[in-house]
Amino acid sequence: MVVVISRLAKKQRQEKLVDYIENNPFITDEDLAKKFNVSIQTIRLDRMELGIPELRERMKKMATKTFDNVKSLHLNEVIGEIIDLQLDQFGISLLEITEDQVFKKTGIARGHYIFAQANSLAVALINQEIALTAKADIRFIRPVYLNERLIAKAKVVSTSGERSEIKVNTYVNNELVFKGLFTVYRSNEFKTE
Amino acid sequence: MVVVISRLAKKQRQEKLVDYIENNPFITDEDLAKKFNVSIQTIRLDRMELGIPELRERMKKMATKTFDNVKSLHLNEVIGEIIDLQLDQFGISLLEITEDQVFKKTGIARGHYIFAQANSLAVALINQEIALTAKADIRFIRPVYLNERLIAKAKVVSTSGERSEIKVNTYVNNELVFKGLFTVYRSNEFKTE
DNA sequence: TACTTAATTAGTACCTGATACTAAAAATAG
DNA sequence: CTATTTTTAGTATCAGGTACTAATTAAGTA
Repeated sequence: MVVVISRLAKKQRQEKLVDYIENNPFITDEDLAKKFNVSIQTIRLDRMELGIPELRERMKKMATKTFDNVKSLHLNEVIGEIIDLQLDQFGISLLEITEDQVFKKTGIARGHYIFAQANSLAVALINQEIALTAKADIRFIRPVYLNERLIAKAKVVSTSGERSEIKVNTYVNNELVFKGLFTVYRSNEFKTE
Repeated sequence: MVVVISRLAKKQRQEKLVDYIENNPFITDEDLAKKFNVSIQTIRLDRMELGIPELRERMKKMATKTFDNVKSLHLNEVIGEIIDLQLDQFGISLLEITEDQVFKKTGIARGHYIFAQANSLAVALINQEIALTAKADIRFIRPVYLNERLIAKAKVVSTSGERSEIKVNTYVNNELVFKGLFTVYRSNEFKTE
């Protein structure tokens, strides 16, 4: 079988097609046909063989991603979902670790997401116009993995003047994975710099 | 002119339409017509009046966003842009505070973004398979505002066994706004739980 | 009440970017 | 020179629209 030149032409075209579409996902079959100097039917056969969906499907997939990301970006304002809260007293927040939040190599969550959950919660607890983290003393007890659900529990332990101390413990299945002591500055007036 | 009831009905529908589409951008005119119990033409007139593009245009816009954002999502893995790095020695990272990262009321950056930049940098410094934050002692010196550019400077101050201590100072225009002492656990082997 | 204006519905022609299918033509292999 | 691949052509059909015309149904006012 010296089935080379013509088949190579086809294979080459298909290889190029794959990464051309990858880099130009908004191209129509018609334009691809021009690009590769073949008929539109050939392009469609190629897409079939390669399992590449049509333009509109490709766009839909990508659009779905942004849509989901917008949601998580909104959540991003407060990281984690606050499921219980008594202002100036305590609060509970839940966060499920997603792929975006872990090291690819190990599947272990990046520390700042765990911190962010705790910090968001601590700040949310404070019943004032302005609440800013001033200080934090934190400890990561054990790694947290992809898909684990973090339950952060925060308690205001003291308040004096413009500062509150808040203790946050974070658990996965009742196992302590993180703890932190936050000092939060609180104020009613908003003074610009 | 007591042009109320009918017009209100229309206005109300249009208001609802706007935020319904916002929350369900993948809906067709046909389904919208069913949802609102009007004809498909009414929906189309409404969209025209409200300047809402057709489904396919909506999807295309969103898809374009993901396409552009793929890059910034990659950046997201490490928060901030690392502009200088000597493994196991020091590193510098830059982060410009965007709208997503501030409290709407005050325009002050949420602490966990500042922490995330410092933490990312500290972890990136460690020249090992695995590097995990174990502990951190941090202080927010002054609020950071929208559009300010944070320069985080990290230095490894000591290493013993599996732990390194890293000092991170973050500046805006040479003014110290944050400092932290991180203890990072480092290891070559990856032991699953 | 009758008239007028606004709002809604109906219907047609056409567009894009496809799928699905049939069939012919061209290229290549053996 | 024939069998098989590969490519091209062409038709019917679909979804989800635009653009336009015209009729119908409220609703508001003189």
